[in-house]
Amino acid sequence: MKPRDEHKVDQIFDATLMLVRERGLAGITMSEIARAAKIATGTLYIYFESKENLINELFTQCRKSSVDIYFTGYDTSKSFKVGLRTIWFNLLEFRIHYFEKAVFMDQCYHSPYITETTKELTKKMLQPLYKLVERGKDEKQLKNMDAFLLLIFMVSGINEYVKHSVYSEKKITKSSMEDLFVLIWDGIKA
Amino acid sequence: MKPRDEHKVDQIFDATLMLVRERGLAGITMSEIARAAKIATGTLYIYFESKENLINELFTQCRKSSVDIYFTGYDTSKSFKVGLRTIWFNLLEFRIHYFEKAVFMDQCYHSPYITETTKELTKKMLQPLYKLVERGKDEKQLKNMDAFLLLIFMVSGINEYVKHSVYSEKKITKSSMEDLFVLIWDGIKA
DNA sequence: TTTTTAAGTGAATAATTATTCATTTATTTG
DNA sequence: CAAATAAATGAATAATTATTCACTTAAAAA
Repeated sequence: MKPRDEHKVDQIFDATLMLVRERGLAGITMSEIARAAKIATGTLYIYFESKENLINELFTQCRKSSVDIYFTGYDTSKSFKVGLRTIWFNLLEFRIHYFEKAVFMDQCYHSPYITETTKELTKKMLQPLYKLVERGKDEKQLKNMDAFLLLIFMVSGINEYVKHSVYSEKKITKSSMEDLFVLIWDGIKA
Repeated sequence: MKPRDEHKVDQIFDATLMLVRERGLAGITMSEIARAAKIATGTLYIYFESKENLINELFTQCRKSSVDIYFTGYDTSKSFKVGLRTIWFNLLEFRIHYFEKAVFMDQCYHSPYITETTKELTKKMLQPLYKLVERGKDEKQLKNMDAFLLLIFMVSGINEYVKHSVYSEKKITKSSMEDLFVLIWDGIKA
């Protein structure tokens, strides 16, 4: 029996991410994915039962890898601001280093491929961040505003900053990352 | 000679926006657009030469209406902060009242439908905002940071705030809008 | 080494979807 | 009112794209 080449799933995922980044979710076909992954079209159907399934699996994989990164080095016993900094820079790292995944997830979110259940799961992912914001409010370090609003505010700049940097080929420097954190911190601090 | 019902273009645009909001750009077909617009499929081709053309025309229309709104009531002779407030709230208004257009434009941006030229044009649209930020820096009202970064920061919260509010069915109130402006202003002010 | 089994292939097929077109309908003009 | 003209229709066609399948290849087990 010939065993499955589990490396192929990665090839397929990588090819899909590359194509979606380039042409968007609306512009990809199964044969293009196969070509980019350097395999035959039929092989796609050994690993995935359908296009929809492929996209859902990839979405799930992206979500997992994003959560892994978000909470790396995060320690609730540390001070609020340290925790915030840690998670915030993790979010930024993810957007930078896994730009294609981030773009793919954004696109999927408004597509017929992703189910409501999957969306719910993705929302739950932000729960610890929500808790952190609540803590900041309790400790009077943050403005007394709706936690939801503070959270959105904290995170939103990251997405747009990275997107615009990539598309306009502006370099992302350590110092501009720090600047952005200053902007956000000055905004949210009590 | 039977004249064209110019109202139909609006019907078609409205139907398309509604469908794209619901299912995303990847999930719409010409016959669905026709059905939603209550016309025959063939009629679409009287008004637009192709699907691609339809989407490009709609994109252009969206861009125009957004620019109209962005600079409504904006007056360079007023103080910097007033100008900023005016434009900022206009941006927010657009995202709220023309939510579907905003979603559509976002989706198009990463699709095979929109050409590089069209993207360039859209970028140019933000030129006056860029100028405003430069003015704020000159007047020492804003932090001495990269204007590009300040601009992204100012605008990004709006998109995400409105998107999340709509999808999680959180009501957008006048007071939460003001709160968000406070967050941003405290962030960017010198 | 031979057999078995599942992966891998890519051309063929099925399904979907964009586009066309013969026909009908509505409006204008003479 | 009749003729002319273009809009409107939706079924038919063309084009595209997902999926299947008969066949080949490679690895594991016997």
